[in-house]
Amino acid sequence: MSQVRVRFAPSPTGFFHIGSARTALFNWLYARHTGGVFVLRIEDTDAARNSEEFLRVIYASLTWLGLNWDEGPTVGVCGGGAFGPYRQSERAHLYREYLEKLKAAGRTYEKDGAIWFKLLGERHEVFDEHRKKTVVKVKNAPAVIDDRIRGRVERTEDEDFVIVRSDGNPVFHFVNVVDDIAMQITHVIRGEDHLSNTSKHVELFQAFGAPVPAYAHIPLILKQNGPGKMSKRDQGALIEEYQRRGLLPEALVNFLCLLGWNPGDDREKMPIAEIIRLFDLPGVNQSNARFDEKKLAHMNMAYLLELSADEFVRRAREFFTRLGGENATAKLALAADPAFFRAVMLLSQPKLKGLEELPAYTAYFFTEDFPVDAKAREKALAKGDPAARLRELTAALATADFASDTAIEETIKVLAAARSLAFGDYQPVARLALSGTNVGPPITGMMRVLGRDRVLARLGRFVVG
RNA sequence: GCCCUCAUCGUCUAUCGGUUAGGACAGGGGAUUCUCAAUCCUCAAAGCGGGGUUCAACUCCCCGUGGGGGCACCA
Repeated sequence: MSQVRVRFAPSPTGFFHIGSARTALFNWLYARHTGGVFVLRIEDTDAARNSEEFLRVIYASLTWLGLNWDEGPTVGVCGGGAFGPYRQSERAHLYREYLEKLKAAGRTYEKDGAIWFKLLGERHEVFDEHRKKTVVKVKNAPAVIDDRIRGRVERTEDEDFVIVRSDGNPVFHFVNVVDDIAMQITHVIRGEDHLSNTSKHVELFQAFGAPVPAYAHIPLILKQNGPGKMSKRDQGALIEEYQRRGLLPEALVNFLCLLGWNPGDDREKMPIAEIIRLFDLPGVNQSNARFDEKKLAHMNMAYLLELSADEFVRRAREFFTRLGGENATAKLALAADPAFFRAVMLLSQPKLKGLEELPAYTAYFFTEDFPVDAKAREKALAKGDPAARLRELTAALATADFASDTAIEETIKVLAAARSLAFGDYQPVARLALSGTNVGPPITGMMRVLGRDRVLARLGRFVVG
């Protein structure tokens, strides 16, 4: 069998969202699984709605997700190829050429200044309730699609449709098919919302005498609250939003793979190489899937937890850098001593659900001017004699060994034992004095990272009354 | 309204005629613990309805019902 060629063909008319990303992902997976070619084609035939900004977002999002394209617009290491240009706005000559073929074959006519594609078959008029007007339906030999995911899909009726607008610009159905022919696309993997278009496309392929590609219509992603499919305006829809929030792309990719596909067993978290090995079209589900941000968050945490120390620190720094001047903690963290920054990050890594928690979680490490949470204060000072505990702790830590968490823990335990108290009698007030909150990394690690001077200063400065 | 399509726990899903219907997320309980998480154990939770086919149907067929998509000089 000849080489698989698939394409992802977004139009830069809106922000890049999760459904598009998954379509791109499934195409990419299939190309990688089969050793085929992944083509990126920009469908920018609607001049009025296109924007360069949206185009940049497409490139940036695909790159961030790691969905490298073999052919397409050249961006970084991606792109190039022998079938270009890959933006439809630059392929007008080709569409004219193909239009002539259709005209020569007598398959077009003009109406209202636009050029229409003429279907073959028996015609009859019917009132369309949706459009509130009479339309001409064409009953022809059934267009049969042997869908790789859904099986046999048949459609017996269609309508003639516009292929070139009255302003001279060709329309989606037409350019989509022409480019698939010209770029020798073998498999069309797209959202189920295109299923009803497919008969039109099949008829165009046949009109050109071109081989019809294999189709695979993947189920849609439904919004998590309320009815309907996910759209650009829904919570959690935009890819760049995840990037901004510091979600790990590998977690998002893994999560997306599981929305409509599974390896056939219980495995969920898998390296992408393994997914590529196992992915295939017949394994894709037929039913729509509801987006679940909780599961995504869990996947993200799982990936975060297993990052190596170096990698975690690198990503944390990257995240803070992106926040830049907008965030006070980010500014201070980036300016901090790198070794200290690293220690703070590694202390926090096991406790986080996502990088976006980092600024709030680590703020007090980078400044002495941190707020004290009122509720936490009330809770921490409610029991026992916190003022006494604070004094005792300060005295004990003044001469303690700060080299390791266990050394600090030992010091506090010895102190507690001497007074028939427990570690837990010192922990709340110490945590409050050191961080201003009642949640955070282990107190001993916190002390070790802050160092004796800062710890003693904060404990000494803290006023219980 | 017409056309297409889908249907297992709240959610994502496994099962491809014979299982105590399995896993994951979320939820309840417990263990662990210096807080909060994480982790471990545990509980609760599903075959849309009705007809067939078959010795046997979650699984195959039909009809309902419900969900989703489409019905542009958008893509």
